[in-house]
Amino acid sequence: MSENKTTLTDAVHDLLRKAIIEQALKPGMRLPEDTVGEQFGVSRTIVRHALVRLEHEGLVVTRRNRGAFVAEPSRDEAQHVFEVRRCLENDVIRLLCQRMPGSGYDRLEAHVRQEEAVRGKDGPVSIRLAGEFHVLLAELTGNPVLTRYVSEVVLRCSLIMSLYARSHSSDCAVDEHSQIIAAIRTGDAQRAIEIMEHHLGAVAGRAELAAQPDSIQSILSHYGKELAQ
Amino acid sequence: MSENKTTLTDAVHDLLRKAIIEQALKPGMRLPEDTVGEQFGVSRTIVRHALVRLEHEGLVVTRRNRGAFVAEPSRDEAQHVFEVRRCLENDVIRLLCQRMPGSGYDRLEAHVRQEEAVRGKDGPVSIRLAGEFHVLLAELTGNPVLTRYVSEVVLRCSLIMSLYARSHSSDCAVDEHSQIIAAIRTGDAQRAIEIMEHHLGAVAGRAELAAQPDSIQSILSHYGKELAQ
DNA sequence: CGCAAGTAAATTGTATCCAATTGACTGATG
DNA sequence: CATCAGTCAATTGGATACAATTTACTTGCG
Repeated sequence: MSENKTTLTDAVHDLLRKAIIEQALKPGMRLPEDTVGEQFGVSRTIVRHALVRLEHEGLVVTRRNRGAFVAEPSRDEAQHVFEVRRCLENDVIRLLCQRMPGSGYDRLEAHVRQEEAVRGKDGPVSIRLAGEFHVLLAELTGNPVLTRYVSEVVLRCSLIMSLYARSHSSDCAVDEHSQIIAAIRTGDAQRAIEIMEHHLGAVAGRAELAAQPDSIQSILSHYGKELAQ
Repeated sequence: MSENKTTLTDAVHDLLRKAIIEQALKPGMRLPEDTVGEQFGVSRTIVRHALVRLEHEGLVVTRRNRGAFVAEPSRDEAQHVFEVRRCLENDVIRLLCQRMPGSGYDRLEAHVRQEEAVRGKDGPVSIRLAGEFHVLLAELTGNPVLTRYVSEVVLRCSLIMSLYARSHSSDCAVDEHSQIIAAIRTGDAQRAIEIMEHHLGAVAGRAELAAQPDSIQSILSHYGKELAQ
């Protein structure tokens, strides 16, 4: 745990992830190993390892002998990610209604105050804080496995929003975060889940996931794959 | 998808994973990169990438400059994995009660018949089939993201069982699988979840997770970390 | 002018090589 | 005798070099 001095691979991994969710690296953009490598002053080996991890996290896709690209999730994939996120966050709420740790509400309210401090500004800070609220909820369950999965889907949702949403404006989100805290405090899991569903529904709704036509391959996939040999 | 000819890294990855969950590689066992490499006739580079992936899946842990080891989850970690598994499988049931695909019940029943065919034999085949039933349930939701997470926790549970359970005997398990199918068929999610909880509870119970004293570090962690510098 | 084949450049897949860190052994010292 | 410093073997962290594959461009032909 504490004996792990961060390694170069970790550093590159974190930087790339940050760059992706902050939209510095846009979906579909190529990530050639040596380009990234000389940018950070490390060799391809490091970049490769980082890319392998990012692929596992769903932020990057690699095509054999073609290289790595920032993930460009189709609307179908996006819906799958959102669905899993709803499931996981509801599970988090159920657990927290059973066992919220002592310092839990203090930490949550401190976080909401942070969010309120940057209300209105639509910068990367606001986006990051909005995501971290949900990760914090997961952390309070005391279950690192659950926390990791929630982190992953939250990050992927950030990427999805950057692809499909017209605006990241999270004005109402902060209020809803407060409402979720309040509902958990009363121990009413069902009500908390309803608010969470509404909250995530609003987020997903902004992504217009069902409105516009899907990607070419998703459409053509209904016409059979016989030609693919 | 279909254009991905399997790469060497994939092959080694699969082999190692299989070896781990079949207990050929026992928890705590060292996995030196060059030893594994010459065993499979590939270089360290390949093994390294495979180990990175396995670490992400929670089947191996790597200690900085010390190398990789087959994961040896503490009882605490084991409980976390089981908890996430319960959450995810309940989510799967909720989704399936809403939208079971047409061929779903046929595939499930075919699988149960396979399990019944090897009933009694406690070999690796029986263990594998028991796990695959749960992965099949997840697949039927049509959500690949959810399927991947379920697969991961199911595999980790296999590893945990190999560590803590006295016997892998899954005689009753097959019957419970049938009961779960029946409950989903009636659309009664609540009842299906109860059976699933009981089913997983029985599995976890066999692991005696709460009975015996925990690991040393888990105990000592309550005595402060000042000495860790 | 369009299409197919062939070739070259670019990029990944894999192997090998050097450096840095760790753990164990040895020996000295209070 | 226990403890600590110093050295050495073993193994990983990281970089470079080579091979294989893909893509894009060019060229030739109908």
